[in-house]
Amino acid sequence: MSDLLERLRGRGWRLTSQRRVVAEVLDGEHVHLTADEVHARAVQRLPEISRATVYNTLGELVGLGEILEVATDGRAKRYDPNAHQAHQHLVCSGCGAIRDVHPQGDPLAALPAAERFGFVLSGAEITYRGLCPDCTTNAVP
Amino acid sequence: MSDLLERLRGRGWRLTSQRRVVAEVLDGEHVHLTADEVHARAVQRLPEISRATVYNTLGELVGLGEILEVATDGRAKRYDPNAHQAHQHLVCSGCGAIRDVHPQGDPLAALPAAERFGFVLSGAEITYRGLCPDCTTNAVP
DNA sequence: TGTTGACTTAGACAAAGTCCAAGTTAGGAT
DNA sequence: ATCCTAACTTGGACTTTGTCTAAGTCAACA
Repeated sequence: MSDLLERLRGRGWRLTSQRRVVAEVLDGEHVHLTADEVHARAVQRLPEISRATVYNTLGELVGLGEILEVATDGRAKRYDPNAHQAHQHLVCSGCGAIRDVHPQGDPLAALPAAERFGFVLSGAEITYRGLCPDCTTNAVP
Repeated sequence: MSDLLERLRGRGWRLTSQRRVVAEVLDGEHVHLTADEVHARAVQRLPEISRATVYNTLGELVGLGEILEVATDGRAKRYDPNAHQAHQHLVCSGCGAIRDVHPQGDPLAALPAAERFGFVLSGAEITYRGLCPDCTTNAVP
C-alpha cells in the first residue's frame, strides 16, 4: 500500500492524514466496502474525518484508476481495491456476498460485429449471480 | 401489450387505469426508462397518477418477470420491457445510451468450476462499455 | 347496485450522494 | 525555521431515488 501512497504523491497529491487513512482502510480489507463502511472504518483511526472527504477521496481514487466502483445492486456503490488485475464479480442472491472471479477468454469476443452497432468497445463487466454455499444449505423452498 | 394485460388479469391482478397506463408506457417505448421517466410519461396520459403507484407497479411487474430491472450505473434503476428474450446491455460511456445486444454462447460457460467457490449459479449479467458512433465522432481528446 | 378487500394517493421519511462557504494545512518558497 | 497559499477538509444544507403509511377510492364479484 505504501506503493499506492507513493504513486499518489507522484501524481501531485497532497498526502493528508485523511487520504492516508482511506487508502489504508481499502488496503487492509480485501472486500468490497460501501462508502459508508469505508467512512465507519476510517473514523476508527481518525475520528474527525468527514463523510464528504471519504466520498471525495474515493472518487479521486476511482478517477486515478487505483480502485474500482462496483454497482451490483441498486443500492450503494461498492469500492474494489483490486483494480490492477482484470476480474469479474460473483454475487450471492441470498446474502449479497461478493467474490472476485476470473472467467476464461475475452468477454468482448462473444459480441459479434453485427451486435456492436458502431460502438467502439472499451470493456465488459460481468456479474455472475447465484447462491453461495451457506445460502444454498439454508435455502427456503 | 394486451397480451401483458391479459396475463396480469390471469394472475389475479385488478386491472386499474394506473396499471394499464404504466404497462402502456413501457410497451410504447422500447427504451430503458427510469422510474421517474415512466412516471413523467404516465402523467401525460393520467395526470393524477402518483409516484408511489408507479414504483409499486414497476416492482410488481419485475416480481412477475414481465420487465427487468437494469442498474448500469450507480444512479436510478432502469426498466427493460424486453424480459422474455435473453439479452445483455451495451452502454455508451459518453451519453449513457443503452442498447440490447445478444452475445454468442453461454456466459456461464466461461467460469470454471474452480472459480465458482461452491456457488450454484443462476445467471450472468454483462454490461459492455464503449462509445457510441455519435460520441466517437464528437470525442474530446 | 352494494360490498369489500385490493389499490391509490399525498406526503413524510430514509438512504446515498453532492455541493458550498468557511476554516485548516501540506509542502514549496523565503 | 517560518511563512504563504492553493489545495484540502469540514459540517451541514441540499438533491435524488426510493420506501412507507394512513386514509380514501374503486374493480370485480355476488
